[in-house]
Amino acid sequence: MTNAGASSSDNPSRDAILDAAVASFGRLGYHGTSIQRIATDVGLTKAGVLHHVGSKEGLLRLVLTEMYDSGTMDIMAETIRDERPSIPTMWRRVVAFNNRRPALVHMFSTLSAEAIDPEHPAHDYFATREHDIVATALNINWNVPDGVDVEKLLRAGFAMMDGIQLRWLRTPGQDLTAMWADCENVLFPLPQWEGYR
Amino acid sequence: MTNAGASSSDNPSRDAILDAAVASFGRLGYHGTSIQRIATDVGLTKAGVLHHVGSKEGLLRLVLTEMYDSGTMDIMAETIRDERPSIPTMWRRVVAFNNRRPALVHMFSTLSAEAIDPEHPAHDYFATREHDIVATALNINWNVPDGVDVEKLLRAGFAMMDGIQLRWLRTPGQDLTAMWADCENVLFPLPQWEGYR
DNA sequence: GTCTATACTGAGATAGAC
DNA sequence: GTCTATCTCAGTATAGAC
Repeated sequence: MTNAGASSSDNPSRDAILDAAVASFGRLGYHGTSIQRIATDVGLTKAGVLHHVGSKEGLLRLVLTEMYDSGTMDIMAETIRDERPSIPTMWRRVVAFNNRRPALVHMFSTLSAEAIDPEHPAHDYFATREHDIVATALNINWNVPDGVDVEKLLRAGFAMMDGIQLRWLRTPGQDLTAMWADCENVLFPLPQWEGYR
Repeated sequence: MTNAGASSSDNPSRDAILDAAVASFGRLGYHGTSIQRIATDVGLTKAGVLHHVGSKEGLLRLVLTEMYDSGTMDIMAETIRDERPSIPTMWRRVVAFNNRRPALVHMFSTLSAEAIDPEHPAHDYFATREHDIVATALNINWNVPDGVDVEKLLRAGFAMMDGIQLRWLRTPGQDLTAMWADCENVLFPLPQWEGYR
């Protein structure tokens, strides 16, 4: 992958619309985004954009399922296939992946806060996603030190990652993987995790 | 305080406007909030609302400084006065406080994601706040076990709290203090933190 | 596949009456 | 302190020509 997180199909206008939508949903949220803005960004009129995506909600759905979802679940699947599945390794993979697609992480962060509102068109998407990720992870036979509560660790760690990504995006020029490395010392303290990282 | 986080002065209309603004900024973000919406909520016209707050940006400033800031800094000040300042205790206080003002936490979560955008009217507020909180906390002589990196722990813990609050708000009926208690087992693992919690 | 034109609704802000 | 009225601009969406 050369253009981290960017869309690519045989429809250039559609691809440009989705990329512009990721940027606008991230900066301005769903409510702050207008079809006119997307249209101007890609050099079309409003009607031209709506021909491709149907409606503003249709655009949101497209962007979440076609852009953000691709990749994340692959990491979980890859981890399941490991001989000794490691939580630190899984999160390192997620962080390395997200480090290369800041625009999509930005969109995810903005929308996931906006979608706390039960009326938000992406509310169900985020509620379901959160549940599914933890449920999937809990079915893995993790290689962890004795006495570790896997469910609590998973919930705490995913929460921490959300907060770290927010801080990463707020201050430009930082490296997400370096910030996460500092978190690892808190989440997986030595000597308890010696040999498990 | 009986009405957790609600405003109170000698100006009922102004108070109602600020309370309605907290709710709307939380649900819809700054961009999604309209003066008309606030006006309808409090039984005024747009012109009536603007008489009190000047402009939409003025309303945002008022709500951040008069509503959200009050209280949070008091907890830090209280902690400084403790004989043996404890990070777990400070965070327990913050969580107990926030547990009683969900509307303000909702506003904070939504705006802090929206304000990643450098052009957002609250961008500087959040960037400065984040820096100041860590800087203030680093000046406290914390009572922690040997070998703990205080700065990394503070950054990691505040990030985790943001993520936990997001999850708390997303699924109604949960208790924030209980969710945080689970996090404590991850942030302050026993036996290392025995006697330091 | 993209356009123009149009319908309808709502935004933020100001002036000035009461 | 609150109103009505008005200005200017932008929003989503549809119909229909090309």
